[in-house]
Amino acid sequence: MLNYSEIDSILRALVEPTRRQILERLSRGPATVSQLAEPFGMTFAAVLQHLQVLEACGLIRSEKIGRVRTCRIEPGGLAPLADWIAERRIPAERQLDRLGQILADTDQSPPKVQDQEKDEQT
Amino acid sequence: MLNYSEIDSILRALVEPTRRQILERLSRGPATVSQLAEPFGMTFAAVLQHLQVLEACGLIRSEKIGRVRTCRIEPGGLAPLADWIAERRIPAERQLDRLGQILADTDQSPPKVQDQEKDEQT
DNA sequence: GCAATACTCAAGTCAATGCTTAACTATTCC
DNA sequence: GGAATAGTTAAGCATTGACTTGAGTATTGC
Repeated sequence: MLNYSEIDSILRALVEPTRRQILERLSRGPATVSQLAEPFGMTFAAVLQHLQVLEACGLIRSEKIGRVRTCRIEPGGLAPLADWIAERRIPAERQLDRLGQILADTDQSPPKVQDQEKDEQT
Repeated sequence: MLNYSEIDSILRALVEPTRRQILERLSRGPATVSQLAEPFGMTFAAVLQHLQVLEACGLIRSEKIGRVRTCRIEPGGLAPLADWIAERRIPAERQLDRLGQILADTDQSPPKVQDQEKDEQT
């Protein structure tokens, strides 16, 4: 419940395709708000709202000089999500080995699963 | 643009806190639908819908034996998202090194240096 | 066979969120 | 100074998605 909020805000930011495209665009170099708004067929205000979401969760950073706001990727921004995934992949992988014994021990739990566990990895 | 849909479905699944909790629960061992529904203060049907979302994007797997459906983690399920993050972290980190020079070159104005990274394709 | 159990499906409700429009502020150029 | 530029904010609409209710199906136990 405590550190969920950081993961939560990052996931909420990334789940929107437009925001992922903005990230891709910024990965190739910093850009102003109007430069970002142009290729996406949407208004200034909409892009601005996306940028605010991205900045609020630490995925980008922006700086206003004069009347121009320049946005760029925040390098460590994806680290919390990467960590979260890493933490959950190890137990899940370990789970695979234990599965047979867990199911063999408890008899009131899922009844007798055939352990043909053909792991198809990606 | 094409393989976005897999990432998209995984992110949409993970963005819902309840579904992340279901994943946590399943990380500690397989469970039936009713076992999953009990701790969360919600109906059977709601949990079932979450499970369908999780299964549709490959994060869990389920199997029905008799009248009982048993769910478990799909070990490689988070791999596509982990790969997606890894692909985007490397360019972002490389960005960091250039940042200083970019800002040093341009005195105050928005940088216009997006043209030296044309060959970076992910 | 019949009742209880475990799950499934189909609407329907409600809140959250993306996007628009429109008015507004701050900065630059003439 | 005044117009054009670049961005900001607020309000409102429309879609999406989570959750509920209620009815329905298949399996198990007696």
